[in-house]
Amino acid sequence: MRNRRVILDAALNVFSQHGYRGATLDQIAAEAGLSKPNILYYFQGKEQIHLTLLSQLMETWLDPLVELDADGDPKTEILDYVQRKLDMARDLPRESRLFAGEILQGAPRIGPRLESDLKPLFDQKCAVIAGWVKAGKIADIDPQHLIFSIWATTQHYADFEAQLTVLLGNDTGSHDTASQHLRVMFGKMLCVNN
Amino acid sequence: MRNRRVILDAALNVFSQHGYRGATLDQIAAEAGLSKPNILYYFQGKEQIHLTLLSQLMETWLDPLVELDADGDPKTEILDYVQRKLDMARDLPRESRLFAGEILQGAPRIGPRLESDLKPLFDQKCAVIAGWVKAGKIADIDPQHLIFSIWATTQHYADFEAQLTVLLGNDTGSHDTASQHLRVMFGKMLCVNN
DNA sequence: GAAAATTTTTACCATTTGGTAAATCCACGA
DNA sequence: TCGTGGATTTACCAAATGGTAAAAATTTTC
Repeated sequence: MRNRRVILDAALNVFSQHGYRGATLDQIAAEAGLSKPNILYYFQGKEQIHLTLLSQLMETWLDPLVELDADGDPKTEILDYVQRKLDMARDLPRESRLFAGEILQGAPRIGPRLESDLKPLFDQKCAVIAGWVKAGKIADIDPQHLIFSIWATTQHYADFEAQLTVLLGNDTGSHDTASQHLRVMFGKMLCVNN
Repeated sequence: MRNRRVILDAALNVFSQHGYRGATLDQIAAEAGLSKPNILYYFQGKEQIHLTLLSQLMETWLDPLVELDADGDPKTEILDYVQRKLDMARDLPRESRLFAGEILQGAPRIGPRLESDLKPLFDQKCAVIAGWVKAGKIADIDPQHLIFSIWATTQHYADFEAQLTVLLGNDTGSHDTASQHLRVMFGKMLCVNN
């Protein structure tokens, strides 16, 4: 259904900007160009819209990590993962903020999905990285905290955009600078020498 | 006034957990053990409570960066700054989440303070770090993005705590592991060799 | 101990908000 | 042309929410 997509897109705008409780069905309706009851014709309620968004987001969100290949070159794999995450922060800032807001409030709605979808993948990839460390292919780094650092630094560019705008001005080349910075940072970090 | 402190503490709990619009005066009142009208006796309204919290937070928030000393040893200064920020994420997670939520929503209320308080300090400390780079005392790193990375990685431990809890379990030694990880990470990053 | 000032409570109010019922519109096949 | 099924709107509602007025309770002052 086309209207379902329109509603979800509008809801993504509103939820990501105001959070779950801050968003209203009237706002979503206005943004979607539909009436409020019409929205409730397509979705059971406010919570279902939010949950649908989070569910769809979950797949997209995990994708870059899924692609991290245990058989690839360790340093390349990790740096490419950083790049994919950074690109995602640039291309899907609304999704990033929706996710951040949900976690910030204690993951009241997406909590179960973290346990069932994110955790197994996280554990698996941590094991992959731990293997690389053990084989001496990258520096001796805690895999869990390495991944946290990657998430934190990349998502920061979407989630704290309001702050960056104040501090950098409307810098158009900011993404490339960030990309280079993270590349150097994680590159040095993984280097076995030194 | 003692009741003002009680109210602000209760409001910090509620605002940091539910965001500005998600928080209600009734919740704050219940948390503070006071009646709603009584709260409005001490504060002009919901927005003023929120603004008071953000204003007080601003000082605390900038403090660790203020302490970064241009005349100290560059690497020590930066690593100590990382440590202070990480300690703050551990000791003041509610404040961190309050701040994160405000920025996430586009800094609608704290925006002016970012411009007037944060930006000058940020620019000044970036210049300090740029000086260290130019003098060859630390590696050639973009000062702005270095600071962003420090903020992102340290605050992540407070702001994404719900996620960390799922992924790590209720790990008691997590803080020390994180501290060591960030020390290694930023230490390597600043190293002039390699 | 009475008066004055401060603090707290009771009883409201107007608006907002998530949601519903039912009427209406609209395409489309018989 | 009529009816039928999905889509949309109109008109609501009950609960929640930020906030107020004024009375009542409490503390302070003289």
